[in-house]
Order: sequence, then structure tokens, then C-alpha cells
Amino acid sequence: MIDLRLLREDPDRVRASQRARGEDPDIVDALLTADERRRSSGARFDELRAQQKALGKRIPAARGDEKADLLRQAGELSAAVKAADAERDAAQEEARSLLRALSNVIDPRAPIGGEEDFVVLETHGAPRDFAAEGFAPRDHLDLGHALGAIDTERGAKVSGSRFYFLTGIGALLELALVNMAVAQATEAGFTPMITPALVKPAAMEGTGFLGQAAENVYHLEQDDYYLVGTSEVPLAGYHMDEILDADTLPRRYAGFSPCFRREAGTYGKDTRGIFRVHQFDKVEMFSYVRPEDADAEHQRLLAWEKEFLTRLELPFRVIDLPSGDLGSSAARKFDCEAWIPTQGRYRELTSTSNCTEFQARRLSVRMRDEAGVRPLATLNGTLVAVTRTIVALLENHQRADGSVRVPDALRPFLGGRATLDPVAP
RNA sequence: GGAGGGUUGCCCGAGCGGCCUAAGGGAACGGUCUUGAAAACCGUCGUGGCAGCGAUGUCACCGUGGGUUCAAAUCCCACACCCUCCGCCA
Repeated sequence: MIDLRLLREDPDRVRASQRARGEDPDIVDALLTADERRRSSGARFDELRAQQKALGKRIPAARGDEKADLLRQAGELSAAVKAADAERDAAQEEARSLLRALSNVIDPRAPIGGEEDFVVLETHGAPRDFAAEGFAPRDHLDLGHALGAIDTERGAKVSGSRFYFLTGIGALLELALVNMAVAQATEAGFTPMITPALVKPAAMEGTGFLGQAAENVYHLEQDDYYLVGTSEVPLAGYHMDEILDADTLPRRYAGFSPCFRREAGTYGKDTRGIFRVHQFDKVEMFSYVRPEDADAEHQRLLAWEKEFLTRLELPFRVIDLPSGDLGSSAARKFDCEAWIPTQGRYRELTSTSNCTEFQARRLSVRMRDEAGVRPLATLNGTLVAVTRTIVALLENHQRADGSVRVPDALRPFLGGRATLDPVAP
């Protein structure tokens, strides 16, 4: 959630942010009204309660008629306090739920607009010219079949569409990518973490995934658990309700977990292969920092993402996501998009978000420094999303004979292997 | 799934229905002393809301949610979590 002070002092900025996101700006005014009511009803309760406490103190010492009279007064006051309490609770709840409905205020530097209005910040490497090399690239599923690495038919048989088995070298490839990512993160000072994939509503809600993104979240009705779509959720929840000493910041965690996504409303999109699936594994970077350091940390996370893709020798570009495509928690977001040869375009492989104090407020994660206690900032960024990385790797490093070159940096994690070779069908 | 024990502030830990405005200890921080440090002594030492420029005042919070009462950390009910044991189990 956002800072109520900002809302009171500069409501126009919040309205503009909501509009840029394509969300309802009227929540701002509803919230201002609700906040006013919250404060006045709170003051009324405080006053009555103070009277009640003062009166109550006189009762034990009183005797006879005086006591009876005091008890009568106290009884009346008690009813008034109860009523004021209920009114205050209702007002607080209304303000709270409106505040929760507001998305983060966008970073003024983020491009304004819908999905198509992103800005390309940089481009790294160049797509291969397969025509010049004299062969047509095969897509990742063809390659995956030939290598004995990917089995989507049986994925569908066992679990349905958008499920897969990684087999043989495919399974090894996942482990290699994960190990490479964890090694890089550890080297950079991240604490590796294996996180829960099932979380309670508070963690999911606090991270901001139960708003507009709710339809993409799996929910276990019977136990009221959510399946996480990223380890950002357990990593953000990790310090929920805590006050961290500012001296211990930044805290950087690299979480490895499965990720579950319902992919509602994507019927017909990316139906072939493992580009868009209901379950995949991911190594996610997560940082807790002082709010004033958030911007620099965002750049660092982006730099680590770029380093990883560069080491995999993948051509990619970095885009600055437009306001309409940010997700409720992010003030600004960069995606790294790798070139997918058979699609002839760049597709999202990794993503990094600056959530400023938005998640920290919702989850009540604060820091203590010279100035006192205040919310901190959280940021997240993908180091490796396994399936999409496999897609990019196979397609970009394929050879005419159907084998796939293993980039140098990945070889140590594959037992020194330099090539993935087709297997007999 | 069954049987017990527990949940109080940063940590440990006391707490009679009304001087709880939560004892005491530890840690931490500031100070005195010291060449420096330790020890000792003195002091500070929760979070949030509201009012105020501010010193401050006030209200809420003792796992969570209800209830009893003029009044609840304290009594009652439900739930959650942790620990021990039994059963089942990767």
C-alpha cells in the first residue's frame, strides 16, 4: 500500500498514477473520505474510553449510594464506548480495504501507456542469421524431442495442457542452469534460499498478487493455501511483521522454487512447447533495502540479470515497461527479452521490479535507523526462469545437424559437456 | 489423526478481575570512572493511531477472534502456532 500522507498531500499524483495504469482514480477520493471518517471516529472513541477508565478507577473506593450511582453511570458509558468502538472498527476497515485496493504509485520515469508502449533501453548481442548459415532454425520443441530433453505429450497425458516432462539431458540442463544461477547469486552476496511453494493468504495478499493478478493464482480451497507464482512471495513474506536494523541492509536472498501459474486468459497463446506453462522452476533475486537505495538496487538487479543472459550468450534487449503493464506492486519494471529465432521476436525471459515501500507496508516489514522506524523498500528480479531459458538456449545455439552448443559458462555445470546431441528416437 | 504442555516487550521471565502507566534480569544505546578497555554505577530503552510546530498528551496492542464484567494480560469459549509423546508416513 501507499503512504497515506502522500495521498493527503498530493492526491493528484495518486489519481494520475491510477489513470496511467488504467485503474480507477476515484478510489483516491473514496479513500480520502474514509480516512477522514476513520480519524474522527477514532478520536470519539478515544475520548469516551478515557472517560470510562477515569470513572472505573473511582468505583472500587466508593461505597453505598455513591457506588450505585457510579455503577449506573459506568453502565451507560460502557454502552457508548461499545458503540463508538464498533463505529471506529467499521471506519478503519473501510479505509483499510480502500487503501489495499490502490496500486503502487508509478515511477515518473516509467513510460505511460499500454502493453505496446514499452521503451527499448538497450540491445545486447545480435540474432543469428540462419539464412546465411544455410539452414532453417528448428523450434525448441523439435529440438527438445530430438535431444530427448522435452516430453510434452506425456506432460499432457499426466497433467494436461501446458505441462511437460524434462527428460534426460533436459532434466540435467535445468539442474545446470539452476546451479549456475545459484552460484552467480552466491558469488554476488545473495543468501541462497529454498522456499515454501504453498503460502497463507497474508503472504499472497501482502505481495500484491490477489488484486488484478488473482485470476492467475492457484488456490487450494480446502486448506486456504495459495501456490506461489514466484518465490518473490515467500521471500517478501520472510520478514513479515519484523523490524530490521538498517545496518543489516541490504539483505539479498536468492530463492529457488517451483512457480505455478493458471495462465487464465491466454488460450491459444504460446500453446506449443514449454514457453508458457503452468509449472516451472525459477531462481529469483529478492532485496530488502533502504528506500533511498531502491533505485540503485534496481539497476544492480538488472545488471545481474544481464550478466546471466550474457554468460549464456543469448541475444537480448532490455525494455522499460509501460505504466499499464506494471502489476500492482511495481513502481517501475524492466524486462530482459531474449531473441527467439523461430518466432522472429524478443520474448520475456527475466523481469525485475522496484516495489518501493509498497509491499513492505502491506507486509509490515520495517527498518530502524537513526531517524526511527519506517518502511523499507523491496525489489525482485529473475535470475533464471528455467523453461523459457531452455527455449532460448536450444533455439539460439542449435546447429544444422540438430545438435546444440553449450555456452562456455554453462559447461562446468554439465560435467564439462560442450554439445547436446540428438538421441535415437 | 490422538494425548499432554506452552504463547507476555529485542531476549529471558513475573503477573492478585481495579496503583498494569506490565515487576525483575539480560542485551543494546548514552554517560560517569579509566591511558584505553572491562567491571561498577547512573540514565535511556516496544509498536501503531489521533492531536500538536514541538516538549508532550491520549487511545489501542500481553498468539488470533469472540464472550462475561462498570472494569480483562488475568475469567469463559473457539481457533492458530510452537514443544513433547503416540499412530501413520517420504
